[in-house]
Amino acid sequence: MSSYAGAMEEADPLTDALVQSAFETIAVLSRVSAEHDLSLTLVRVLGILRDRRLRISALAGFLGLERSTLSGLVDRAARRGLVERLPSASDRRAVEIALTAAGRQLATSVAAEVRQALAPHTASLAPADRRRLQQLLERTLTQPGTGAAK
Amino acid sequence: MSSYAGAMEEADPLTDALVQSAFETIAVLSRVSAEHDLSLTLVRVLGILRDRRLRISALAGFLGLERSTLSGLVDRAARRGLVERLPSASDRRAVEIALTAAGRQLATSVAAEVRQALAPHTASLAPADRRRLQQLLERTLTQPGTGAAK
DNA sequence: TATTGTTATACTCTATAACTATA
DNA sequence: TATAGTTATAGAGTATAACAATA
Repeated sequence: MSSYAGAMEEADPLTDALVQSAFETIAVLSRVSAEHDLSLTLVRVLGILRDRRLRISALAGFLGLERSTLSGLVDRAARRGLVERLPSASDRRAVEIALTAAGRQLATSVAAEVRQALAPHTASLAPADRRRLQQLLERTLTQPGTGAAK
Repeated sequence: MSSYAGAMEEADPLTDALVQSAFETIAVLSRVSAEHDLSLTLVRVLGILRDRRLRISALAGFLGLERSTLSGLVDRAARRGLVERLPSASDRRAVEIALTAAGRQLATSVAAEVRQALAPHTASLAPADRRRLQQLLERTLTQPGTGAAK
């Protein structure tokens, strides 16, 4: 190994912290989801649909998955009465996926539980630190419309 | 909905930022992993084994998965020459899983790629902000030994 | 021709349960 | 009896490819 290679292998503590935090956060989300017999992906779908209706292809784009995958996912969610397929007014090939009342209620309570489950992780932070962390995190997120996200 | 329920449903911007950041980070990790034909879980295993040997059951504990799941995962990784099963000196039922030279090399280059792939997300932060974000994230992580993590 | 969604198929990850070897 | 690991089996999530309907 050259010293160059050594330099490239140096751990970056910020990267490590982001990755660690991500795994812990996803673990919490997965646990809460599982308690409602929901997959992490389906929870994301319910969350996305809380404030809009989307086509299968748009949903797939949001999640970075194939349309066929969403087709099956929506099938199972519809069979459970969480979402419904509505014909598109403008394109007879398309369907719009919308939450049912039950789906909306479930999405709401899952979101509340996630907040509660994550609270112990941030409870030790003073209000000013909470704001700072939030702002710093937001600055590391891909900006919508910059093209950095597909 | 009562006003109490309304209060409970209020979104917490810090929670939202943590969750958003987690999904973006995991997406980056998944992409890098996939480029090496590795699952996210296997990348985690390689990372965990970089500085220690662990039994199947300890590995399962670390990842929150069942022993049978790890058994299969280790099988496939061993067939690819990334890890090896070593008999435990103290317990003839147990095996210790260790990285091979090839596994170590792969773990190192994946870690480097993850750092590079994550760099654009944190590039806009000044050095002082990077340190602050790192410290704040570390304070939100589960402390080892507090019992909060199984 | 191109696009929207669905279906058929196959593979990976995961868990549960039953098993063996050892403790 | 209890524990470490494996195996058999099954279910969910995912992708690829082929398809029908519509644009």
